[in-house]
Amino acid sequence: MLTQTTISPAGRMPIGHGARHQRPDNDLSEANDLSEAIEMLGDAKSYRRNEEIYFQGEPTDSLYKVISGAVRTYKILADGRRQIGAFYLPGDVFGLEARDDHAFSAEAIVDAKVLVVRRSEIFTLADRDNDIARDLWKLTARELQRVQDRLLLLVKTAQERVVGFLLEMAERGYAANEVELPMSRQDIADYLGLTIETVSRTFTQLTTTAAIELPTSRRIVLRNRAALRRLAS
Amino acid sequence: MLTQTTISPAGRMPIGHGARHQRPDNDLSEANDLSEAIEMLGDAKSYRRNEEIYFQGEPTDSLYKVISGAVRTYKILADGRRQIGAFYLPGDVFGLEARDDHAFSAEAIVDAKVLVVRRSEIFTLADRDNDIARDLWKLTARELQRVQDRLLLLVKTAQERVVGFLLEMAERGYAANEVELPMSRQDIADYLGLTIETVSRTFTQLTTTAAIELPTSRRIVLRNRAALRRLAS
DNA sequence: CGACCATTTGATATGGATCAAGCGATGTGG
DNA sequence: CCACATCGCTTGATCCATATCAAATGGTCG
Repeated sequence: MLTQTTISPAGRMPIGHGARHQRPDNDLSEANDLSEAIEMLGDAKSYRRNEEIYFQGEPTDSLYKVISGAVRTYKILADGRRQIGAFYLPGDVFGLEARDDHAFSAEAIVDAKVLVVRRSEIFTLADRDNDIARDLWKLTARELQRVQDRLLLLVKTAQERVVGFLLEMAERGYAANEVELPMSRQDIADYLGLTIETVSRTFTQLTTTAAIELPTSRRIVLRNRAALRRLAS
Repeated sequence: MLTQTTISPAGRMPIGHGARHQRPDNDLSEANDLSEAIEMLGDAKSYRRNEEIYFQGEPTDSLYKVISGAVRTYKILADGRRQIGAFYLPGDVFGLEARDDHAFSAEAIVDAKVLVVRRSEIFTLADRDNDIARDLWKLTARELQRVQDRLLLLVKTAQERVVGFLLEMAERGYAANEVELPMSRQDIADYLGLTIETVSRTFTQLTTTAAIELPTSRRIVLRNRAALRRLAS
């Protein structure tokens, strides 16, 4: 990569420091100990746009944290259609799959930098450090939460799905009312279980009703958050 | 309850026995230490058909294990529709939600017996016993897996969803080729994001093509597993 | 037997898919 | 620097799977 931000290189993580600070059981906002461990132990890798990170069926042996860019996980169904599992943005951890083999493939949506760490290393840490173990659980629980939220999206109308997606992206992004989408219309369609045409039409319609603005096809300004939340039902 | 099978009552769980036996990282088939802990610590409670176990929005402070009967979790959407989150059968653990408050409600589908244990007790155990901590993670990961599988179902056709549901129930049940459904057509419809009419019509159609047999509306015989798997795409 | 509820079956409507074409931005070769 | 190919997106016309509305059937319990 050209502009490689130096990532703190691998090194032994101080472990067994016990429960240093109080945290409520269910604070999902951060999973810092694990995240720090990945920063310490992880190897920085760069992937080019559309480059494969791992493939459906391969053994699940690493954890990943996005540093820059964006990643999608996806699955090719028997009929050839593609279903996107999730989008991961900078700061997100992915690769936490339940089975021994990846149920989904992962690839870079745009040029991306990712930290990679072996699961076995994390599991060893977790056995010694309760904070890490709890983070591991939290991260999985958070992922579960996201998938459940999406499940609710998938039974709604096309407009509700698209609006729900936009609000989700806006919440995850930095800027409050502006979203820079790294993914194509096709990606969005495969994420929401719709066709590219329906996604496009919905965007146009939202523009017509002044709920959003589309300076470019990948940049979306949320004009009327309240109206959007109403449309998300 | 009338036929109350005696459940081993609460009692202190031996802890800190460390990693007694080897298990692969990803063995999701069992989570025995945690399951046993719930057996030891849990209070047996009985719920009647349609009785509320916990309600959407209430604090998430317990874990549950189904002893007999069946449980559904569900959510009432803004437009009044009901989405079912999951069905839990004997042996299943539920209540592992990510947030402080329940995103879903839970109720008994038929008369059910359930073990209830405080999450805080489990978390305390998990802090001392790595096996419990790992089980907690595994159980959450398994739940994640199930939800992801269902996500894939929800983007398919009505027939594929219904067949997928039947195969799932058959795998989880005891008898290989026969399923006794504890839930109504409406429950199934709300689980699959379909209408009750579509579910019913699909069942009739599967009967017509001799893929299944319907001795009663709640009892389903899988006549042709291979054909069903093909229909599930 | 009669009331009630779950399920099935029938007729019609519709949201989103599919098929098809046009448009705009980006990049390439002459 | 312009002509043109390519790719991602939008727009239009039609079709179809499933929802919706409506009614009949069947099973269960007092």
